[in-house]
Amino acid sequence: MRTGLPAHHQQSATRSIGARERIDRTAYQLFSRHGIRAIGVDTLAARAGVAKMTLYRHYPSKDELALAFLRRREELWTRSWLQRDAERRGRTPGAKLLAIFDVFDKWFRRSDFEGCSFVKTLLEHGERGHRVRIAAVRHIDTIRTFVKQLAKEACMRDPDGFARQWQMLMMGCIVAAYAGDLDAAKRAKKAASLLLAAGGRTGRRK
Amino acid sequence: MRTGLPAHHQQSATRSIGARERIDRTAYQLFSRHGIRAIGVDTLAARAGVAKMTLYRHYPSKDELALAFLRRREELWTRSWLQRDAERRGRTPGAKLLAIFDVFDKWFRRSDFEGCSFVKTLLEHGERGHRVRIAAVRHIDTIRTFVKQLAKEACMRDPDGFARQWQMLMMGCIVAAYAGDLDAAKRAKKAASLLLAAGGRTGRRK
DNA sequence: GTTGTGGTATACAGAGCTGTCTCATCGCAG
DNA sequence: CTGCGATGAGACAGCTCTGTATACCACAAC
Repeated sequence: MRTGLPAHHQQSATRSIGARERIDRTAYQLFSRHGIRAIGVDTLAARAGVAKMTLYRHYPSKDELALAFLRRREELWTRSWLQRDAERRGRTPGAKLLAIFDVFDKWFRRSDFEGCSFVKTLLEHGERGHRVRIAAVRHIDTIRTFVKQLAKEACMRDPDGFARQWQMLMMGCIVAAYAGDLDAAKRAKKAASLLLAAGGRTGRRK
Repeated sequence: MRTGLPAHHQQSATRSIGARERIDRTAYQLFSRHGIRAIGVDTLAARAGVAKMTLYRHYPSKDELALAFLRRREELWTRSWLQRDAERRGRTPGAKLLAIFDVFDKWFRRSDFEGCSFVKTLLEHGERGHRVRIAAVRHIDTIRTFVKQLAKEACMRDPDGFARQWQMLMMGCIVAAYAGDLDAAKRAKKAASLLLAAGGRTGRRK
């Protein structure tokens, strides 16, 4: 009933990198684009060119796969992309902070703009104590830690409070872009520059 | 096999208000709390004390029910709660705008805080042309229209741009609260007051 | 009484979901 | 070559989902 290979096997290239990596890459593509809930394991295995059993041998459950996806998202999106690019674009800590929104601006204009996987996952998993939800919150915290570090370097008072405000703008503008506002990053940057100029000294503001 | 009423029929009170209203109220409760995707029609019909067929006689599909839910959410949440309370709390347009975050603050502290249904629905329905997604975006626009109106009354330049920035803070702080920051509204209010003080005159800001 | 109408109860179709099981097959090290 | 570990293919269990079909019931209008 079978002698050759399944139609969608991209033989050498994919075969050489191993099943595990193929699963991880496909999970990253599909989960980040469509969300975790929306993609079934059958779909995922098929798109990875992998048997379902192979998938379940590497990950004991879909939740475990989801957690691995979130870790990879932090690796590729948070660290290697957002953090890296922002720090490269800006010279001072303040400039690096503002550069986040320049990076976002390019992101929002990509045709495959997919929104923030951490927020998406957080809203998707409403159940309070769910491991995947908790992980999503932790990854959101990681991003804020990065912002907080820059805030410290910029000598802000109350770096934590500043970072939380900054992150609200970040998340808010991602959602706005997702809702169709292509200029969300530019607008957010203007608002953010006010925040930066105020030096986090917004305490006595009524 | 049956002579009385099903166990969970709260007889007089619910029977008198009719099946339609019972469906709508239950849909509001369950969809706003758990999201649309997470609640099946069987669950919903059972919780409403209604036969599934009755549900499908009033709404031809679950999508249609979802659209009705979003309309009700705008009625109850946007208009009768957020808009109403904010306008009551503030005397000047600027104060009304800031009061939004006071209203949020109380909301975030409720034990049944459920997040923004429009954003949740937007992220839940990734498919571009989906009617439910489009409706969610429209309801988000409605909120911004309200903000824009206050911005006009406060004589902001570029009320639209201002309203978009303001809404980013609103959505961002709701997500932050959802991720566990109970003081998100207070922080957002401080950031917002900067925006307000700048008078929307953030155009020439580098 | 007869006939609407709207609701109830229940079974069902057809699909998708997660997760398991079996067995054939392939690549490769010994 | 042989044996073994990893993988592939596919069936399957058991559940949930949306949506439909059928038959019964209560009650009101006429």
